[in-house]
Amino acid sequence: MTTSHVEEKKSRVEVAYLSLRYAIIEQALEPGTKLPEDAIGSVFEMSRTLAREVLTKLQYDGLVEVKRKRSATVARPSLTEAQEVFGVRKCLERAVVRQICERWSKVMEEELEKHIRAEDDAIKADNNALSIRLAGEFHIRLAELSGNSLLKKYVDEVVSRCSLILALYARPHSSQCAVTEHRELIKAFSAKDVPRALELMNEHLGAVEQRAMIPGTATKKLDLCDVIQKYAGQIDHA
Amino acid sequence: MTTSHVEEKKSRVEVAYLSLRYAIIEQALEPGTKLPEDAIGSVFEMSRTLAREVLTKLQYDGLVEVKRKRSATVARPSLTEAQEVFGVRKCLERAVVRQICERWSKVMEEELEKHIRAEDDAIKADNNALSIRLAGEFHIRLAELSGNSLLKKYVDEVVSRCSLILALYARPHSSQCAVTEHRELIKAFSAKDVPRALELMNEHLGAVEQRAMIPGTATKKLDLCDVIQKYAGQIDHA
DNA sequence: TCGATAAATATTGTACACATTAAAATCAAA
DNA sequence: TTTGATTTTAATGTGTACAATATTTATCGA
Repeated sequence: MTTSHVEEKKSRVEVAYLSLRYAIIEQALEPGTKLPEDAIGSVFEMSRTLAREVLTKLQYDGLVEVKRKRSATVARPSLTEAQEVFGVRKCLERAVVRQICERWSKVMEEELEKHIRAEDDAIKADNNALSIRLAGEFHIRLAELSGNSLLKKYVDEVVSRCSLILALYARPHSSQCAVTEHRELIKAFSAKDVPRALELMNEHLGAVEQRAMIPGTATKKLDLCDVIQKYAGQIDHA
Repeated sequence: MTTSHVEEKKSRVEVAYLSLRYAIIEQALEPGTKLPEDAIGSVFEMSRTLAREVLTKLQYDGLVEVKRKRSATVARPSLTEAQEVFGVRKCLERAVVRQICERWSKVMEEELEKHIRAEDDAIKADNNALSIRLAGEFHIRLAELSGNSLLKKYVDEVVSRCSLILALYARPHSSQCAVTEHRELIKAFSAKDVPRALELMNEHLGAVEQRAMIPGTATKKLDLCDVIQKYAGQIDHA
């Protein structure tokens, strides 16, 4: 979920929020990792007050879990929760598809094409983390183009959650198929073929969901501060 | 959005949150009303730290608007936003209907019947504020019974928003029709008639939406503290 | 009297302190 | 060595302080 739209300089909380978000989604931070307020605060040079704010935002995105009097932890969604997320996601994205078919325009097509090219590049550069993120962001773009800002907000949230779920449960996969499917979708939009677009989206999300249902491999253990700082660096330049 | 489920004594923030939520939804607090952290804090006897927390929660529900360096205010959703909310709501509730038809059981039927009786009672007692709230809560119950907790969370949010929208834009209406429609829905569930249930839900939400599109009447001006304290009293006993 | 400017006040942003509680470490006894 | 109790440490819950910024009020000139 984004904080505010027009803002010359990203606020510290936003930098921290995005850094952690990326770190979690790309699974640089293993689920279950503790995120003490002090630690967050010192990494991003802010007080606990602000660190809490960041953690709260991540909690709303379903990326961290907060229990009373315990450190926040990187969320570890259960398989049941995963299924729930996919259920909601399908229903939201169907609505997105319908909206987009109604308002489809050349400008939208160009924008999405551009995004897909970026996805392609990431794959060719063998940048797996990036290509996973871009695949998710394609759907967020779609939601944006639906013109319904609440819908966009919700899609944003479920996509975050899905990213984490995929990171957790997915078997290694080729992002290439996602790109192909994305292109097919655009074709259907161009043809204003709603049933076809809905069908494609269903299949596409189904494929994503299928990938998610096999336990993933073990994860590496890294130093919290190092990991976070790496991502903070990326945000600064953005 | 609820804070936590098992909790003997409601925390202060929860009391404050619910109080304000009700006060806003029942339009005891006019949209645009400023909600300074100090004021919230002194009414509920908490520090600004906690008052902020409460306001943040309300913000996520779309019930208050927060702008940097300005007091939070009771939200005043535009007509466009209202339409967006209804759009998302329809799509979410359709998903709820499908889920419920799949898992329908006698227990669920009884629970919903009980709720509808409460709606009826409120209408007969001419308690308009209560009957409006219960009409909304019927949908939250449905979402709960869908068994998908994320879906429930989102329905919860859109119903809050809708309540505020109705309070803002709705012409006076008979809640009775809502009750009738609710009963019809239950019949369709019992028959496991998905298309019929979907149709009913569509019509029902369409009716609600229609009611919303006419500017409401002027609202009274009351003292912030008095209003809030009245609602705080209600929560305490709950 | 009206409008503009300046002083005063109200309110938020953020850090920090202190009490409380959970987690970890230490130690004692079986 | 293992287990359970106890101390120590780490982390959160919440109030408060002080600076920065809006908003309101007061003041002054035309």
